[in-house]
Parts: sequence; structure tokens; C-alpha cells
Amino acid sequence: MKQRVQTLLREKFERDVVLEKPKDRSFGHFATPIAFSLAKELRKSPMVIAEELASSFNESDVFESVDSLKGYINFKLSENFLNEYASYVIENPADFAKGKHKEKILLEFVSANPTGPLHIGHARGAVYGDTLLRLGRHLGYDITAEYYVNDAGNQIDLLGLSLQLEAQNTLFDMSVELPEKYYRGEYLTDLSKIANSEFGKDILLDSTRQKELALWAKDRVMELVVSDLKDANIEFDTFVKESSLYSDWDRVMAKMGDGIYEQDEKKWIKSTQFDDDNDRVVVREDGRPTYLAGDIVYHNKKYEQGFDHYINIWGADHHGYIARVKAAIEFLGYDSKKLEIQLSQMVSLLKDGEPFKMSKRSGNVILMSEIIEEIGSDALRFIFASKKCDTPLEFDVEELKKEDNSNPIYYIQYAHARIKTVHKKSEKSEKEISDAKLINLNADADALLFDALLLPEIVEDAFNSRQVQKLPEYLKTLSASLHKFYYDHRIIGEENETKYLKLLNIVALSLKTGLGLLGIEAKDSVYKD
RNA sequence: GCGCUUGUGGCUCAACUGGAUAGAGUAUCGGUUUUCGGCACCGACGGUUAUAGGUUCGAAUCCUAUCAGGCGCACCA
Repeated sequence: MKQRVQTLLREKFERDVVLEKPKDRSFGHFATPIAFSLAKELRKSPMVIAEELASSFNESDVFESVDSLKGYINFKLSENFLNEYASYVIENPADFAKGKHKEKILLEFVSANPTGPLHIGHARGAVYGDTLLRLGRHLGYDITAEYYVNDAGNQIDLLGLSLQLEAQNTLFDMSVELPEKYYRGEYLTDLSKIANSEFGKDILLDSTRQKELALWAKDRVMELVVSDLKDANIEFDTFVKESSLYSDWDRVMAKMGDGIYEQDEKKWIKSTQFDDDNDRVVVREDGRPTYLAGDIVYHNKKYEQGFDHYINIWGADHHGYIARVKAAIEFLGYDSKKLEIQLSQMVSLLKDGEPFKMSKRSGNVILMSEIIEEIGSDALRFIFASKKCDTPLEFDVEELKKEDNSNPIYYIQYAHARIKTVHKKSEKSEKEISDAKLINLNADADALLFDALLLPEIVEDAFNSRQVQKLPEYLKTLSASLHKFYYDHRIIGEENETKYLKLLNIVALSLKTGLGLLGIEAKDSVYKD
């Protein structure tokens, strides 16, 4: 819709035109402040320019009216145009809000260490990433969802140690002393039991077998992670293991040429050349590559696959890392601007206004699985998708269990279910409804129709700006319009019954499509039995 | 100390990335409907957009300084 108008205006004005939502819906459907920017060139007042431009529009199929007001030009779409678009949408529901983009994008997200189940902070990045993925794919982008598994280094050794200590403590009653740095949580108890029955006691007692134990355990933990993600409707296409990358290190290091130098028997990357605070060590004195080396090989691997664009979603605590990775990419001879890094901020939870109590089993963090048990995957996804991911977020789990309009997910599902019920009660046939023409309606119906048809713009905008919260925001607004319309107008038995039902169909489709893009299934009933 | 980031009604968040009178929900108070769905709808109250300057037709948005919070400043991952 917007694109159509934009194209028309671009042809007319021979330049790109900013189109926005008018302050007041009664002004029209779209508006542009173009007269303000022309004012300087033409040396005339914006008011005059806007008036001249507005009156230069002839009667057309698309616009019912074009008016100027205080320097803005307001466009009102014609009922005919809206009706035709509505019919197209109803006949091609699966294509609603789809796009024609073609670019290949590699989207890396979550990438939590395989040393424990996912916690609430991971969940936010996971939901954000998966929502972007769904939006992008709907728009036509060819996106690969990738998880980077940090299955090498000290943390894996620590996992082996933690598992042994846990077993010695809880399984064998040895009451050993637990060091500060060690993983905790119920999953360790579970894993130690499995290890015990699968390999015998020895692997949990013999410190020389820690490594062996760890290598086994990290794969089990990854299974936990994958299952946590699956519970939230999140799946990945590819998993890249850090441990598989180091064999390529020598080749990749050579590729960076002058970017690498030697000093104090270590190898450094000259990342200060690209705005980093310090140069970074990539190979230690003893010849072992650092974590950064793995990440460099990893990003080289990404770029060698020739995607058009790369998106990484990182926890905000990694922001110091951006400069060095981008520097490495430049040294490798690639364009670091193709790599975009989105940071996801911390989350804190409340329950009845008090800090959410962590269960004993989880150690010292709130687990993603606990929250899904508490409020369900739908509510979790919705709340995380509704907030900009780079601002800290606090929410109360009790708010998300309520069944009234303080709970947006309920409010939206209710709107959708209401429409379904009205349909069931009506005796009109599907054909009668889809044949109805949405013209000569009242202002309320016109407004609701326009709102429902706005989804494509929202999806496009939410993805392009990476601000996925625009979609939940839109769905809330659309639901409110629906509820209001429903309150103000009786539908069954009215003169406009078929028209109204078609209109409601479009609203329902918009809600359903939007929810689907959030990884949430629209419900036909909100009753709990 | 340096760097990044955030600061919007009592609370949780928006604001089309520089556009019209800064909007929703919640809380508080008042009203409508009691039916196609338990629900929902309307109104009132609430703001110097942290503070002080600057840029221009126009600033919550951009620039500078200050204040406050968060995060980072590993040869850990």
C-alpha cells in the first residue's frame, strides 16, 4: 500500500519522498512533509508549496483526496483502492505481507556456551534473533540461522571439574569443598547420574579423566540447550563448533598478512589500526591460540561463504569485542560493514512486584525453562519481542498470567477469537463473504480496514530497522481497534453483515500472520478448560 | 580513569530514525454495556522528554558539557 503511494510520488516529484502517518487519522492515510524541504530550494513558504502540490493531483484511482494542511500534504486513499487490495489479500492469504527481497543473510544468535542450560538473558537474544529470522524470511530474504558452539578452552575443563565435584558431593557423599569458580545447578546432578550409570564411578573420581568426561558432557548440555530452544519454537539451521576451527588457523593467520605481528614471543593483531583500544594477543607464548583466534577463523569462514550480509546478536557484555572482530575482518580483506552486530541487554524478573526467586535447582540464575513453565512460550516470546532489545527490561510474570487487557498477549488472542466466534454464529457462506465489496462503509469500518492492511509496512519496517517491537505494538493497536469496532457495531443481522465479516476476516488474518511472525499461534478460543 | 550504552507521566514501555498537539498499558477516580465470549468500551487525572547550552523552518531524536544508572576495559570464553 505504502509502496504503491511512494512509487506514485517518486514518479511525480522525481525524488524520494518521506511518507508518514498523519497526526490525526481524519487528515488522511498518509502524509509527507516534503514541502518543508522544498521550501529552501524554491524560496517559498512551505504552506504555499504544499497547497500548490496538493492541488496538482488529479482525480485518480488511488486517492480520494489530496489536501494540504500547515505545510503537510495529506493523502486519503480511495475506497475502491482499499477494496481491491482487501480482496487480493483475502484470496491470497499466505502471501499477505510477504516481500520480494533476495539477499542472503547469515544470522548468528544465542551461541551460549555449552556449559549449562539457557538462562533468561539468553532467552531474550534467542527470541529477538528468531523473530528477526521469521520477519526476514517472510520478506523473502534467504537467511541461515547459525549457532556458534564454544566447545573449547577452559570453560570445558571447568565443566568436567564441576561435574566431578557435584558427583562427589551429592552422589558419593564425600562433602568436598567447592571452589568459587565452578558451575552449579540441577543439570549437573542429572548428568553425573547418567555418567555414573553409563561409564561407572571411576570417571567421576579420577581427575585425569576430567577431559574425557567434559567432552561427553558438553554434547549432553547442547542437547539440553536445543531442547530449551525448541520449547520456545526456535530452531537453527547450522551449528559451528569452535573446536573444529583451529585446524584452519595457520591459513587464516597468513591471510591477514601485516595485520599480525610478533612481540614478546606472542602473536598480536594490530586492531588499533581500526579503532580498537589495544592490540590483542591471538597466539600465546606457548603457541596456543586465544579465543579471539577462534572467532577470527569463524568470521573468515562466514565471509568465505559469500553472504550478502551478516548479523550477529550478542549479549551487551560483549560490546567491547566488536572493534577487534571488525579489525580482523578488514585484515582478512573483507568489508566489515557487511557485519552488523546487535546487542541484547539484560533482563530482570519480578513476581508480584518482588524479585523473581530462583529455584534451588537452577544454581544462581533464572532458567529459560523455568519461565516457560511459569508463563508459557507465547507470553515469553511476546514480552521479549515487545521491547527494544538494547534497553534493559524488567517485567512481572504475574502480569502475563492475567486474562484482561493488562496482558497484551491475551488481549490480542481474544480479539482473534472473537472474530472466529462471530463467524461461527453467522449463517453467511464463505463465498458471500469473500464476494462482498468493501465500499460505502462507515468511517469506523474504513479505519479498521486500513489498520488491518497496514501489516506489510510494519513487517518491512520492523525488519529493516531491526526493531522487532514495532510488530507487537501494531498488533496491540489493531486489537484495540477491533474491540472498539466490536463494541460500537453489531454485526450479525445487520445490513452490512457480509461486508463486516469480510472486514473482520482481514483483521483476523493480519493478527494471525503477525502472531505467526512472532512465533505464536493465533487461537480460536481463549478459554481454559 | 578510559570506552560503549541508557535516561520519556507514580510504574512498564512507544514515538514511523529530524516532522503536526510526545502516545499506549498499568495505577487512581468517574461513566457505558451485561450481549456475538468470561470480556470489552469511553472519559478524567498525570510531562519543562535527567540538567544546561548549541545546530535549523522544526529536536525526545543530531552536537558539546554536566549528573545518574548499566556494561565492558584478559594472554577467560
